Amino acid sequence: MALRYALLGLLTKGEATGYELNQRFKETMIHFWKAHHTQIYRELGKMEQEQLVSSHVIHQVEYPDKKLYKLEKQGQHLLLQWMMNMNVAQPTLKDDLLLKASLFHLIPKDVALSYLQKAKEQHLFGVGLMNEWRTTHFPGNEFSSADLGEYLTSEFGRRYMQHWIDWCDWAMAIIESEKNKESIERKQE
Amino acid sequence: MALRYALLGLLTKGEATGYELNQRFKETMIHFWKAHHTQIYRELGKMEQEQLVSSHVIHQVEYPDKKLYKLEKQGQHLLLQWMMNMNVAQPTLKDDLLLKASLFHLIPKDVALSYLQKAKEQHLFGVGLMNEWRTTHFPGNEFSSADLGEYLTSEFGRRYMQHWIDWCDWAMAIIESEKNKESIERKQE
DNA sequence: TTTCTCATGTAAAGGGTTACATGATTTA
DNA sequence: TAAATCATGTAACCCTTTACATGAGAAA
Repeated sequence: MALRYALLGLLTKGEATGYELNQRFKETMIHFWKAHHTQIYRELGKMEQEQLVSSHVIHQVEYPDKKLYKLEKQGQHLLLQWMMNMNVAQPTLKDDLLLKASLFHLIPKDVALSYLQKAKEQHLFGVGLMNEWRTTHFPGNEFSSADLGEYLTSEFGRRYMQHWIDWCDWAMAIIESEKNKESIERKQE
Repeated sequence: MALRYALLGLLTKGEATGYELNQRFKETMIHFWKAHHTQIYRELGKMEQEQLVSSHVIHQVEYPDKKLYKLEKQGQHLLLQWMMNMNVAQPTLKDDLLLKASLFHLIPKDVALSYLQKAKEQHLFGVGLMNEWRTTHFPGNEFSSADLGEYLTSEFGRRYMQHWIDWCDWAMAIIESEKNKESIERKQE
């Protein structure tokens, strides 16, 4: 049900095609929501039937035709109602790496370490991208009032990735020290 | 597909009923995976058909009968294969509050602040519970080698909640300073 | 020559949530 | 008296993912 609020929310910033909404999703909502393009097109179709949004086709010569979606009054009303009602659904997270990490006792320590090293590198890369994105979008940490939300949640994303990096470092240190304990025990035998 | 690995993983620590697995899920995997009891029973049934696990019924007098599940060789093999193959699925996160936060420009600043205050309190409570849990399970930060994974991921959970608290504080400060700017602008008019 | 961008979608399968069902015992 | 604990599950629905389909132009 919440996918529609995400889409309505993006449409408050202006008309857009399904394609563009998919891109904006990837750019600004990646840190707390994911949606496939197939899902986006279907939800837009449903919302048009319910008259929350409307669309008109734009013919293009060199490219395929596109369908511009626009937020309608009913859609805006529904969105604001949701924003104001103070109910917050439980978050859901599914993280394969953490699931594997919870079972690290089943595999050799060096394999565990390489999982963590890889995860750390990916998040380091992510922080780099995010810092670039933020300096182009919010130079000098300045933001327009319409960008308040994006400013806040992109900082959440940046901090989340940093938290991952720090945890990976901590976890790798723990595993290294366990490795050392083992080798000392072997020597004492 | 990954739910079954989570269940197989829990079963490496000993035989358990669907009911117990649901509880262990809530206790130790809450920070990176969630599953309904209906889903757990269904998956256990499927895995029994595929001979990854086996079960036998225990009759009880005062309580309903229960079905104890046991990890079979094929299940253990499948789990280890998954642990060793180094492919990690993309994590998926759906967070209602962050979605709302990304749209904070649409609502009054005081409503936004109360969302953040509530979230902060919930995570403060969570950190408290987690600290208790860790001091009973890992007194003096000592853990047995079979608990390595749990030790690592519970620390992830603790840090994640702390990251939330810190972000809420930061975000509330930003919104407060925006409120101040507005009231100064009003005075100058 | 392969991949990427643009742009939209359908169909099928898989995974997750909600509602319902049972029923004794214990705790608030 | 209401709710929680113990214990299992089915059925229906909803949401998400994957595979497939089209087809031109541009960049690597």
